[in-house]
Amino acid sequence: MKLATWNVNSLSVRLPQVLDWLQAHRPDVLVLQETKQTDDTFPHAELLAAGWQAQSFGQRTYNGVALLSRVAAVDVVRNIPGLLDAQARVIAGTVQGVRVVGAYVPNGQEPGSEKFAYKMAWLEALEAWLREELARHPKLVLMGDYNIAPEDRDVHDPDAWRGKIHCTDEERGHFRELLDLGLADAFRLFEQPPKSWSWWDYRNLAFRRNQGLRIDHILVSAALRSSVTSCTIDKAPRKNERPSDHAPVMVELSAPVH
DNA sequence: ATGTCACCTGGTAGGTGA
Repeated sequence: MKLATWNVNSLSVRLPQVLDWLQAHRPDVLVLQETKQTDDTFPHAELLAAGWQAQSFGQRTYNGVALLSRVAAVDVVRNIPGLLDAQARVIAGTVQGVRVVGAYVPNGQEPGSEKFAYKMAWLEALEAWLREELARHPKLVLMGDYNIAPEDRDVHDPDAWRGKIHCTDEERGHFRELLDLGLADAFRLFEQPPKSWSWWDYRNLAFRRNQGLRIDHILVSAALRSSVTSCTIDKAPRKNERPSDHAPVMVELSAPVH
C-alpha cells in the first residue's frame, strides 16, 4: 500500500501535475494541502476519470485539504473534532483498514505572533484528538505539511534558522509530543541522503541551490511501523515548470497484518 | 537581497500569506 502527501499550493494551478504524478506512482492514498479552492469547484470528475475518489475540505483563497484514494474512504472527518476552527486544515478517513489523517499545520508566521499562538493551540488540539483516534484506530498514518523541521539535520542552514519559524524549540517540542503518542517518523526509519528537504522557498534560487527544509512528514503508528518498507521524497515535481514549493513524500507499507 | 508565487481587490498596481 502506497500513501503520499503533497502540499500543492493551489490545486487549480497544479491539477495537471497531480494527475501526472498519480499516473506515474499510482498511490493508494494521496492527501493534499493548500488546495485553495472551495468544494463546489473541486475536480472530482478529472480525478475519478484517472481512478481516484476524493474527499475534499476546501475554502476560498487559503488552506484547504483533500484525501484522494483508489478505494473510497469511509468514516470521513473534517477538521479536529471539538476545535472551533474557521480554517480547513484536516481531513481524515479510513482506507483499506488504515486510518489516514491528512493535516495542514498552521504556518505560524513568526514566534511570538498571534499566528504562532494559534499554531501552538492547534497542535495541542491535534495531539489530544490523535490520542483518542489512535485508541480507536491502532493502524494510523498522520501525514501532511507540519510546518516544522524536527531536527537540525532537516534544515539546510541550522545556524541561520535557529529560533526562526519552523525551527523553534516549541514547535519541535510539539513534533516530539506526536512521536510520544507512539508515532514514528517514517522517513527516519531508513537511511536517507543527507540534505533531504521537502520544501524550498520560491525565492533566492533555493531549489537550484538545494536550500530547503524537511517540513512535510509521514508519521506511522506502532501497529504499522514494522510494515513500512520505504519512505521517500520525490523531488521530480519540484523541477516542473510552475512547480509547487513543496515536494511529495511517499511511504510504502507491506500488506497490513489483520 | 524585501530576490517568488498565488490569490484577492479593484483595476492595469498593491496587499496578504506562505
